Amino acid sequence: MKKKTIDINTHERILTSAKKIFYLKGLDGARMQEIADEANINKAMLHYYFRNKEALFDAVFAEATGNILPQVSELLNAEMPLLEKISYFTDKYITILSENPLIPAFIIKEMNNNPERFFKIFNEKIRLKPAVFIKQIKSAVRNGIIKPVDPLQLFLNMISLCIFPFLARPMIMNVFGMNDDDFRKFLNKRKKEIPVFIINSIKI
Amino acid sequence: MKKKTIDINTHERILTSAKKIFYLKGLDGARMQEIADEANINKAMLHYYFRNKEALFDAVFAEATGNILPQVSELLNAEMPLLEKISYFTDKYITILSENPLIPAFIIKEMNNNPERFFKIFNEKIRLKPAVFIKQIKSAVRNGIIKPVDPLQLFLNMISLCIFPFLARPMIMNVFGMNDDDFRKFLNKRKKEIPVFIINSIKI
DNA sequence: GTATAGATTAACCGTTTGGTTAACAATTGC
DNA sequence: GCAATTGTTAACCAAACGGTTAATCTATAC
Repeated sequence: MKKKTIDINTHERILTSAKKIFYLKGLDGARMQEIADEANINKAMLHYYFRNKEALFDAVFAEATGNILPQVSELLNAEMPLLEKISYFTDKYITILSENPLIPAFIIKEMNNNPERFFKIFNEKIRLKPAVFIKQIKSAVRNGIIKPVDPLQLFLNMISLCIFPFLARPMIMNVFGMNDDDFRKFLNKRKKEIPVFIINSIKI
Repeated sequence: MKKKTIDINTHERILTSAKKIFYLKGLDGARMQEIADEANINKAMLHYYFRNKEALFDAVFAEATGNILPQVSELLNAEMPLLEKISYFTDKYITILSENPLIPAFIIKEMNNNPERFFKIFNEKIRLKPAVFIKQIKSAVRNGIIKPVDPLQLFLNMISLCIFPFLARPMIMNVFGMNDDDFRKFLNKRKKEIPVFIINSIKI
């Protein structure tokens, strides 16, 4: 006799499973049955809690962006001298990404696969607004704190250096023969080296 | 000797169409019918020239990697002083990527989606061997040409700075309000700024 | 207790998808 | 010139897929 306790957390279980599958396989590669199996529920339950695959994906996407982007915005807008902020941002950003290592590839994939859908969802949520940070760079150049650099290029340098290892992780591990622990150590080292690399380049 | 003019044309048309669709939508998102339509042929023709979807994908993947990776290897192994090579590599690499702007996202997507299949194909082809370049960095450090840096980190910095704009292109254009021409100009500027950025950081 | 509303399941459905078949057209070898 | 090989097509097929239905179960309010 199976006594089924009503699980008020079914909604949560579905979202957790959906995140796992969507992050790994993308919208096109994910199967509703697979998500149901992962959550140990019937496939019909997915449609009971989420109208359809698209609605479930939107919920997952909202978590992926809604979780990370506000944190990044906060880091970028922190009140702090530029050089200090570069170290601060790099360290915190790589920490955030390490806790969500699959999200960068997920975002890049879905953004390039279907930009219209992506920005329809994305632009409704918190837009990434690097304007404050860009201005801060301009100001630092004007005040002779750093060499004259293009603020946009410097900003993208910083982002590139932080995100790329998470996108290319399998390749990096393959080419340089790393295991998971090696890669973790590599990231921790990188966390410290990126700000040195950047600041060495722009300081006067 | 058999004449196969029609054969070769159709074969080539299929590959061209398949590249277009697979690059944009990935293995999971691509439809055989869509590829057939793009090539203006019957769907059965795809299976006449390529056993199945996987075989067609493998052919596309082989072109994607087989075209770019050897060029990258050549750049990395060029006989040239380190600082000069950094400028040389950046310029040529971004030029190559500009001619194949969809390939980075395609590679990253498929690699993360299914690493086993990816490296099964990838490791059979030309493996990226940055060993020579890594040694050159070590040597430059030893000879006091550049500051003491972790060669692996420096190598990845260079790669990150070059590739990332192609992965994040829709986001960059969205956030900074660029059109295609703006982005092209941005890339040309970046081509010159990346080596300055790197060399400023490591030169003594 | 029982009515009720929400939660859950198995079975089912229409469509799409990758792939096949068998017949037909064109080219080639002799 | 004609058979054989190669190229091409429309029609078809089975499996997989997202989604639905109707019936059943569970907890709770009355």
